[in-house]
Amino acid sequence: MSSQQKDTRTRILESTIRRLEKFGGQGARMGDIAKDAGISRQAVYLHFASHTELLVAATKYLDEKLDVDRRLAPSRAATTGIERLPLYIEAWGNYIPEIYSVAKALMVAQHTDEAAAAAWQNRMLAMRDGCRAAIDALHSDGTLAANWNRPKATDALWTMLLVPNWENLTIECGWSNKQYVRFMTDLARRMFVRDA
Amino acid sequence: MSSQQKDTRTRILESTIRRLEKFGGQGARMGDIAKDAGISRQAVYLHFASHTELLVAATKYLDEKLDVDRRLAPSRAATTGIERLPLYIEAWGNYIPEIYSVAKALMVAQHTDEAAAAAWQNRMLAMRDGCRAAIDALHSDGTLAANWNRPKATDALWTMLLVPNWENLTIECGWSNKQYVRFMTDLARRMFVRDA
DNA sequence: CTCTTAACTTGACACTGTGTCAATTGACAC
DNA sequence: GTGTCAATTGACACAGTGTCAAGTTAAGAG
Repeated sequence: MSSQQKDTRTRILESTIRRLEKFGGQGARMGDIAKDAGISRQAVYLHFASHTELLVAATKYLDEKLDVDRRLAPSRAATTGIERLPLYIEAWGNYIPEIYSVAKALMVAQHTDEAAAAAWQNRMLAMRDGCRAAIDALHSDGTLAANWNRPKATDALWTMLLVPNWENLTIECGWSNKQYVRFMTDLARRMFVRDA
Repeated sequence: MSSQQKDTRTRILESTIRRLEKFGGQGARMGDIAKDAGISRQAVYLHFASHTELLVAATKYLDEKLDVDRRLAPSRAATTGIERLPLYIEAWGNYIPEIYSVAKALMVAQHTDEAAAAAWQNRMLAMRDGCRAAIDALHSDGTLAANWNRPKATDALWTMLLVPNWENLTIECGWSNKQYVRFMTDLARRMFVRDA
């Protein structure tokens, strides 16, 4: 009932997320979403100009709802690189499963839609910034492993934290999220922290 | 001219690959491929029942043309795990760029087509076998790093060698393929080889 | 030289999903 | 009441896949 009170835009966003989580990309066509939100297909276009725009808005909505900033706070508050690195990996690693359905839809849309590609790219660059910050912290502490320079280490950390790796380890290989986080943390420490 | 002598099926396959390499997925619709091969769109359906079937056939065709088996021979011939691991990574790492365009099309098709998903999954499982063989070799030599068991190590090696990681490091970050291979080899050695 | 067959062409069409457009309804505000 | 805003209904254009039927062409067999 309370969801009936919410404004239509919000209801559309929540329907989008719900359907993506339940059925994946195939179950979240404009018509499906409209039906789920209890409005006509055209009404969706009154709020979002395109399917991609809706996906992008849904991602943003989720970010707010899940409070990314709060999740990132611990890693940002860390005083050393050695603290910061695992805290960042933990925050990101626990965030992925929460946004996965929507993120996946955006990732898939990338290949057919410029705007979706740009939006996803954007998110990934933001994630890269977090990686860079962690690597920079190690570097300025003098604890970055000797064989690395900052940009290459950032590239490497960024790459290993990409969604497809999470996808493969958890969904395909059946690892728990805890195992994933532990593995990535461990790997990063061994790779990037001087004599770890 | 000589390509005019080749049978139509082969010409279609080569057109498919050529267009995927030149324009990516967007430039390899059934009509595009037909035009490239100099035949009618319907003639393509005389040889391949669907776009996906064509992609799968193109992958197989490339595998033969590029002689996967020859490329894998050195790693298979290795007598120790410590030799085998880098040889496998090198073979795979140098293979990816050759098949990337076609592989990418198949990866993208995965999300809308069951058959494409199955075909890609199949390829990835074959790649996993290579990973397992390398890990098993280390294990039976007693040179697998202490913190791993075989299945987990296989999962981890498999995951790090997935195409999206290659994609990100080379295309996105601008690493050369040589750098990619060197990095992965190094990483694998440090992760999986006892006191490396 | 004709008959047959296979490969290919032409053109039409169904289907799915996106996005657009125009006319209409209902409610609420002033 | 009148205007306005949100939403509805129904029609439509468009792209791309895949299907179908009828017609063409060329080569080989008798």
